[in-house]
Amino acid sequence: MDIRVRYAPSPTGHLHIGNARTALFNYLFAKRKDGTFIVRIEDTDTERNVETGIESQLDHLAWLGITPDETIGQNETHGPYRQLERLDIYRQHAEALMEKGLAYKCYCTKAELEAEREAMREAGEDKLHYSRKCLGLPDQDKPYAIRFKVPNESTYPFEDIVKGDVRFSSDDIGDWVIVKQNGIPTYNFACAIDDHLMEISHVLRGEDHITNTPKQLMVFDAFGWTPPTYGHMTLIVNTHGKKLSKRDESILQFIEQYRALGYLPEAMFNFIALLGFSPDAEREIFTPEELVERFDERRLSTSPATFDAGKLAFINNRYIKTLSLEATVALCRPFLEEAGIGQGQDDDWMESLVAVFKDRLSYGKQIVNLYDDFFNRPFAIEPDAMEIITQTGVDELIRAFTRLVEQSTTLDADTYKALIKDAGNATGMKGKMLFMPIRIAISGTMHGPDLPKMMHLLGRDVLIERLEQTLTIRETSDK
RNA sequence: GGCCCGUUGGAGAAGCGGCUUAACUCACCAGCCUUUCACGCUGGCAUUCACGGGUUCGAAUCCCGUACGGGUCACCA
Repeated sequence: MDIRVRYAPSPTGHLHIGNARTALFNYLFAKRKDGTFIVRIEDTDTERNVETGIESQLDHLAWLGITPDETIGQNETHGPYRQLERLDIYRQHAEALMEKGLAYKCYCTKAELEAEREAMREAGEDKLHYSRKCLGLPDQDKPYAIRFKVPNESTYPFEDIVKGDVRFSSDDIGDWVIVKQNGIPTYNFACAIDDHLMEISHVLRGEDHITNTPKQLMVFDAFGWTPPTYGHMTLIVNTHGKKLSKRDESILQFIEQYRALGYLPEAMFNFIALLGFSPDAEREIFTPEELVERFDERRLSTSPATFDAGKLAFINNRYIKTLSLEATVALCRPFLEEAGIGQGQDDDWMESLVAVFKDRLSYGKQIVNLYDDFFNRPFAIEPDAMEIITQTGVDELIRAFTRLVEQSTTLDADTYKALIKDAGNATGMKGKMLFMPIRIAISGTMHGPDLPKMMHLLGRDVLIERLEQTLTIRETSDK
């Protein structure tokens, strides 16, 4: 059997991390099995559609490296791929069901249904199912929706790729609407019809869809079709265990946001692939090719996948480290320019800046924070570092080094390195007691980037200023 | 409330009946390397898998119950 899978977003906005995960896993599944990856647009909620929604979805998918084999304007063997262009198809199928007595027209208004549900709620009913009061009514000249007549006492079992045996009882499902009053089908109806007509073999989707599965199975049953194999992937939750909510602004959830911050697409691909899937390996960094190779639907996790921003930062940092200096400069430059950093400086300076921070960079825009923290922070020495600064001989060392800097005419990283050495020779300081006081004197901290490079970047004036400040701080505190 | 699902260290996450005195990654700590830092390397970091019972020669792994967390019950997708 041909493997055909689909990613079926509604064009309601930007690409969400959860949808990206669904798209990615379907893509991996298809590529792994030499199948076809289809993108279908589910735009049946006309009120929520966004004009540029389709374009935006495809664009961000492409950025991630996820490209459809079949979609709008591309290998249209099973089109159209936009549900609003398939209205006739759904209409015909709904008619067919009504003829068979498996569906019926419902003339209830929204208000009536609301009242009906409210009454049931007050009566303490668990199941707020539609009363079926329109079932068997003669045709009327009023607007109507079409409902599926859910069979009694049927069970809908299926073997879920992720969850194993799952079954639902039809008694828990009320007669649901398959075609809305506006003539547009509902999600579950359109989805089932399309999955059949597009010959979808496997449906990998989020677990929030699992209760939709029996409804879709009913449609397959009603037409005598064979349903696809379903797999429901775990939800992506935040660190508090809650499903990622698009309204939660404490977590960046749209691919576009990461793209704008200078995250790398391969790193995002890597990170997202680990959301509910774990390759059989003792590492976490994988190229897209490796992920395709290693993807195994049997290794999809059953417990919720936690969105761990720290891990994303780690993965992206690992990818940035493998970049060439030129590529990293290219990544950072727009953010630096936007922040007005490096104006009047030459390309060498910008390259030095990036070189100094490259290894600690988690995303492109972070260069701005690192820069600010390094240059614009009021100079202070952290408590741990004071212990070293106050040791005897340190003042002499700093004075000696300051003098050398003042006297030197050429000041590049290599010169600074030599000057440190000279200061050591002049004062008898060496090893940690040579480098550490100087490091602290110019950065205020014991940890940081390469010392000579850092000095070069800081520039002679700031350097001398900080060295002098350090002496002052030392004198006023060492008692 | 009904129906589904989940619960492993500071964090992520493997393991799905004996090979586990619970992998790996991140974070943290220590040592080595480097005249500093970072990188890299080595070692440390859960006697224990939400809790209670059961099945078994043997359970993190199977069963039942409890607690907690989550999903879903629309003319949204």
